Amino acid sequence: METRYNHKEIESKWLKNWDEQKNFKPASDANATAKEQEHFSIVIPPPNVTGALHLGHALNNTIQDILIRYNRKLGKNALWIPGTDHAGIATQAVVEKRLFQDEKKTRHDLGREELVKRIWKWKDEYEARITSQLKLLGSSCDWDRQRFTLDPICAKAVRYAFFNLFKKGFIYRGKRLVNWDTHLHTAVADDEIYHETVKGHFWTFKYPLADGSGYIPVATTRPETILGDTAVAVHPEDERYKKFIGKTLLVPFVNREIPVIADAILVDREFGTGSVKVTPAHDPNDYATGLRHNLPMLNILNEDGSLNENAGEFKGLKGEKARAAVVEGLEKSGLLLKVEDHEMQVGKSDRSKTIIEPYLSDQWFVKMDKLAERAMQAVENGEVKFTPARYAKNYLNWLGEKRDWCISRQLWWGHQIPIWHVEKLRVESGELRVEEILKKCFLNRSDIHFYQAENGDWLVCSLEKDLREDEFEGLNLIRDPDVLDTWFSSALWPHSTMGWPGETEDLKDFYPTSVLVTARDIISLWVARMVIFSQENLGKIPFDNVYINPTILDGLGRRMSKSLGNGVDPLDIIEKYGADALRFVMCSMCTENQEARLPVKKEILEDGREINVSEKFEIGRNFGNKLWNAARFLSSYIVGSGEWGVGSCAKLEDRWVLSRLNTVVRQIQNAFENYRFSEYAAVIYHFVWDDLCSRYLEIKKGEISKESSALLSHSLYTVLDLLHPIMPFITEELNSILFPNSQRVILRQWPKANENLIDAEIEKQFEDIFAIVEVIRSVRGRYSIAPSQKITAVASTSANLENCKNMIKDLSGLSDFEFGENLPKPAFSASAVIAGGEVFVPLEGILNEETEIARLNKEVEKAESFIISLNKKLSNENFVKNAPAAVIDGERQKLATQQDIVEKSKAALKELAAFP
RNA sequence: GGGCGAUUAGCUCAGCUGGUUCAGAGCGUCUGCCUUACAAGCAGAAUGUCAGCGGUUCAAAUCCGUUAUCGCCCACCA
Repeated sequence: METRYNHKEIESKWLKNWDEQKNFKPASDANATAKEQEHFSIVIPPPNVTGALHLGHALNNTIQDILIRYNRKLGKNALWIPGTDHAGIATQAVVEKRLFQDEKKTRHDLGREELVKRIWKWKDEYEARITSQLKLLGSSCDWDRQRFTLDPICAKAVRYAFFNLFKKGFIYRGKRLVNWDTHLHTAVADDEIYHETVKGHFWTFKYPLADGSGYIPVATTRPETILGDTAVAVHPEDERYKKFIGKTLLVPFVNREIPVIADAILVDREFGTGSVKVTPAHDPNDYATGLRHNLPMLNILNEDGSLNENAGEFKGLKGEKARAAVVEGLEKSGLLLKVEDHEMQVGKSDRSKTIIEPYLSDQWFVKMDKLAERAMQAVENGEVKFTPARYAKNYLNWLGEKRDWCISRQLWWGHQIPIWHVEKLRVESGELRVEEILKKCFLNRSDIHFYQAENGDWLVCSLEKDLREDEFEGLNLIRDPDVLDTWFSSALWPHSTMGWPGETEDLKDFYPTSVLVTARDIISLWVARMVIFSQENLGKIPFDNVYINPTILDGLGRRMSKSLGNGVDPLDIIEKYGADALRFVMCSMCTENQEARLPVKKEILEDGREINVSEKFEIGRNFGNKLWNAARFLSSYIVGSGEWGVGSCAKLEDRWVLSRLNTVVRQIQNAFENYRFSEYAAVIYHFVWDDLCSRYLEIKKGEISKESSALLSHSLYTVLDLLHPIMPFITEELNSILFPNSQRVILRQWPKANENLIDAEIEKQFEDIFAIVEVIRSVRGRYSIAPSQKITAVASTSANLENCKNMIKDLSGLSDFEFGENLPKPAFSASAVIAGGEVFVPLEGILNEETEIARLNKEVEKAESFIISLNKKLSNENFVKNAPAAVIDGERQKLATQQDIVEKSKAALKELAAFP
């Protein structure tokens, strides 16, 4: 074995080996009886094929793999399904951007078919990359079950889900105000918008009365929308404007007549002029007002955001130009009253970074009220549990709004909506006739459903078959060109991946899944919708638990992003520190906190490439190396299989290490049960490093007896099991070296805590004795005595240390160690108080009185101030009366200990003073 | 505006049911060591108004209120 752990070869070796041995597959695939086992299943939050994985993915997938490996070792039938998401708008946007950069072409130059072909190519490339990254991380997914949200299996689920919702009336089509991306020409969701504060203006202008008798002053930040105004609203109680209510105004430039209306909801009397222009087709509040007052909704924009024919002379102008032209026009016609600077929020599209326009268009929606209600219940009644629990609120708040979900996107990349519009052109005699024809065609077909939309259009939904334009005589069927919001297929993910709507073995064996591991920013977008669709499609919840992993930020508390250049590439970290190191640090970062900071620094590689790294990963690498070297040392002493029977051990340290080991097993189990991953990492880290290496191994290494070998072997063997979920590669490798005849770690049984071996008394006793070692070491440190230089020590204590004498000698570098009750202090000794006694280290010729006096004084000072507070507490009648007896006893004991320290230290001080 | 969270050592963070883990870990710093598993290491050391204020309690880093600062989510800003 090399003196340093070299992760590279070992990682690729085990990746190959596990894969060849099919170790990532659930037990039930090979063995029918395994179906009876308790299942444990996870479906991966599918990474978007927009790009490579980042550190957030590394964290998310590390946690999933830890859970899968742990439960697999618990003997459960464990399945982790991997896959990727087509990510609709996001992927189309990156490919379109690339297309423009490389070829100066737009999607319209290519056409739908060719563009989609290009996106598939992109998808293939990135899916392969993501898969390879997941593998390098050590993710033990069943790769044979890998899915893609746009693959035929998922597509079938989408068709069935859509058809079902359509048939039940949960899906409707209507003209609604949506967020319109004028660059990508599609509706986008509220959450695909970010807001930017920009410096704009607040223009106040005259809205002239139609009868020429005056005007109402109105202020706006978006003067170009004047052209789409269909009313001006004032507050019904506003004395200034009351008289105008019901009168008619003329829209400047286009001279349309519009009413003055009274609306207490829209109008804030105190704000601006106290009068509001109403543009129902281009503002959400105005839209609502329009509905309240039954106002016309006048669309003044084209799909690309330019003004349309309704804008009259301004037709064709877009954005700032349109605004400037309108302002100029107002000024020229003497209508402009005032211009003020005004800061405002502008919504921009996540994908195109261009301004979002509220835009009235025909879209598809899912009616949310009933569906949301049921999904809320699943969390309220504890069927679905969130960890940390507070995130349930997030979920409930969002669902509580029950806003209908706009599921249509005017894109080319995605699941095309399985709806065919009935073109009326070939129909001879009106609406009734269409309905009759439809009924005639589809009467006995359970796979077709149709209805008439709000606008009178007939819509036909087909479950499986794509309908031809001339499929039925007398009908002309045109497929709806829209695709579904990417979250529609994501919402089906837990069951679509398992083959729903088929009644598959996987659904029987593994559904509902055990836990969903995800980030908090998609609780509403994704988690809630999965619950809804699962309940609707299967009548079951999709997962029992939701674990929300923290968000990784850089050292300054910022999100990692390409534009900031602060992102850490997991592959760089795997390359430099190893996957195990990366995983260990990811696991350590999973505390209850919602954020985890990772200080990032630049590093230039030998090949000149600059990468971002973080010192934090050294912890993981160093830990692996520590374990590696402990194993290397023990490799020649390993005896037996690593199992521990009921060996009798007389020695304190042996009983201690067994107790510690079993305590650790228990602690880790507890950590898993509560999703406390950082605690898991910390517990195993300190057991290996401090208990096993710094203490037990150091005690034993001088002379390793057969019995010790067996116990050391057992400890290490168990550590390999306990650490495997976090650091699978090194543990599997060490196991193959040290215990070549044992079953591989990935598969073998997780250790059980033997409660009989846990002995708090022994652990305490050991700590007391180890304190002697620490006291002597501290003296050595104080006088810079080289480890090679032997010294002697005396312990005045009633404890019988015969059993531990050699251990104390070895660990403290003593040539001689004497102990006994009331032993006198040797001359020129440094002294220190321990539990139930005192330790003396004779240092003739080395001892410095001043150093000792200073140290002892400090001890006394500390103890005395502690005594004051203890006395205060103990003399408090209420404390003695109310506190539990054990606590009072504890305080009394503390007091005695502190008094002992003071007494002994003072005696030592006195003596030092006597020997100048 | 509504909701959630954070503030503990120079840095990154633990600290769960209030008291026997109660002020901790890792990194960094300082001192001494290449002691035959490990210098990616060993031994020792220094460092804190637990954000401020108030309250509850016999007892508060921990519970409550409040202020400040920072962050996130949701809604909205003619």
